[in-house]
Amino acid sequence: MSAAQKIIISEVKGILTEIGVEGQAPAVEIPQDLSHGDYSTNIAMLVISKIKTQNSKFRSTMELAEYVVKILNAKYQIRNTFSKVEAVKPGFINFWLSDEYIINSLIQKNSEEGSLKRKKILVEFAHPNTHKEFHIGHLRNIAIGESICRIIEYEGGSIFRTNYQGDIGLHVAKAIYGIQDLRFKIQDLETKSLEEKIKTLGEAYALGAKAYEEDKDAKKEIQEINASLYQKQDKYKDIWEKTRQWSLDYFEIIYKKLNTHFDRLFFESEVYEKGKEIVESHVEDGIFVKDAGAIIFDGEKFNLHKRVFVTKEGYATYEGKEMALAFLQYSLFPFDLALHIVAQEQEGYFKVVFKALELIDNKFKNSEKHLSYGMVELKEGKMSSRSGNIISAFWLIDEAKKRIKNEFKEITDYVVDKVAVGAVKYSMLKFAKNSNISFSFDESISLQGNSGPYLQYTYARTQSVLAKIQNSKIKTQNYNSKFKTKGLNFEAEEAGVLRQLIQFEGIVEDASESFSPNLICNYLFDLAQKFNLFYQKCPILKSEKEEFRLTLTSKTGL
RNA sequence: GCGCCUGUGGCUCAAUGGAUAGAGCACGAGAUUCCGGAUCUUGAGAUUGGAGGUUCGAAUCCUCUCAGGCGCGCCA
Repeated sequence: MSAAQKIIISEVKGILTEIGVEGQAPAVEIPQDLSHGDYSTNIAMLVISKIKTQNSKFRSTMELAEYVVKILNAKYQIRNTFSKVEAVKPGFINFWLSDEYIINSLIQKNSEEGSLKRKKILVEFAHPNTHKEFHIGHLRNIAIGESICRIIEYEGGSIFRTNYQGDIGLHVAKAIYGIQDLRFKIQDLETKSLEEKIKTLGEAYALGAKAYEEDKDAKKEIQEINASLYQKQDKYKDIWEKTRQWSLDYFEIIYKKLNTHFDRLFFESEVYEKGKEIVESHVEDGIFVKDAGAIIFDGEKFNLHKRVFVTKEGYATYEGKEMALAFLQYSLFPFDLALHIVAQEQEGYFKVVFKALELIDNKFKNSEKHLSYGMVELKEGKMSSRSGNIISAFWLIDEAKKRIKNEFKEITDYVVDKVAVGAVKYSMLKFAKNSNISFSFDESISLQGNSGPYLQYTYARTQSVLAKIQNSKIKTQNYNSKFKTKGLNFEAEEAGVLRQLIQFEGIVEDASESFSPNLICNYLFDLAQKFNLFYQKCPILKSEKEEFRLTLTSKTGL
């Protein structure tokens, strides 16, 4: 919340108290329409009904609003901050910041503490499974995860980036079965490029998955492979370790490309034993119960559903493993909050898992949160690695690069890479978390309109202008103090950019509270539009500091 | 069957219960002696799936209904 908003709230609250309304904190919002001021409050409309019954002094909402405005205008704090305070039609009170205030708030460093200062937040994202395709759904996950990390960091929180990967289980067994069925010798494959290894692994998985469903003998064999791995027998150990490493090497390349990293990688293979232990140790106290040979959690007691935590074969399921994972994560990074960034199809699953965790150890109550987001859907239907109906992350980025190269011949590889990744990431980020993305190739690599490259282009413009100014030997740092703050009459376009700029802190705070990167995207796109309009209309002579600030802003986004 | 999510111009999406429902794409018409045309201006295009209700005020909240997606014991 901005300082100006705080002033409004405290002053208005004071006036309300004087006229006999206690405990009403006015909401101060930022109107969408500039003609409604920089800030606006609807407090008069909220309290009028209370007042009417006890005091006949105000007969209408407008009368109340006008009275509040009259008192406000007499306050020093208000006159110092706002150029105009006005009561409008239904009963809104609108506030216009004074030019001096706006300029000063741009120049001054934000001295406020981030809203998440001293909070320790563990963010778990990406989580691809080894032996399976890394697809555009993972891309969205990483875009959101990394963005949320940066937003939280901006608000002063300390972040622990983690990635929990499924490197053991049926899907692995299927892939290993498939490799043997393809009659590949692991030694032959080892001489191939990483790309070919990954491709083969994908095919092997598809094959194994198909066989598992259609062929009873294959199913049995896959289950044996699975058991062998869980029991740490030697038979498949070598091939498992090698293929697993291929996947991990490949993922690492993608993380670099997307400009993300992890403080710790977690694997299912390191928690399944402990997970089973934990679950079994809580059968006695009734948290888990045995049922048909398996150990389950009866979520129905909590309006959830039942889930198996340990199979009748004695292996911890995904939910069972999660029990150990939470403790392991906490021991390495004692978090205030653990965010699991996972698609919304897992919502029911996480509710059950968190409830079980909370019963085992109360410290996990309210400190585990599933941050869900909509799925990436293809026009033709859901992606499935079994049917091969899948878009890999790498493929998409490569296609984007091709298109960019095609359109702009004289462009360096470095720039192509940045633009392609920017386009793809932005296309994953700009939607509200909850909405399913209906994936469109053209749009995800769009270069104009509401797109990553549009922002990048705008940023490039600002840098270009700045570079020219520096050539003429004026130093960037000196913009701030080199102009008078009084008597600058802003052009409409300038005012638009200015007013957008001063909202930045608030937007980031909103984004951090609701974990919504798309708010930042919306903001930046607005800002870029306003800047480009300004750029078109006004030669930049006197207001250089606008880009100076824009520079900072653009940096923060992606 | 039960539960969660979604339904907004031709398409893809915005909009802490607020003021005239905003953008982008596509489509029509324009802008470059001047800082990057990956830009900008302008036009047309919407009973916010439907019906009730709450409220000074509803795309947003409640109820019903239609349509779609996802989830619901031995996968991850």
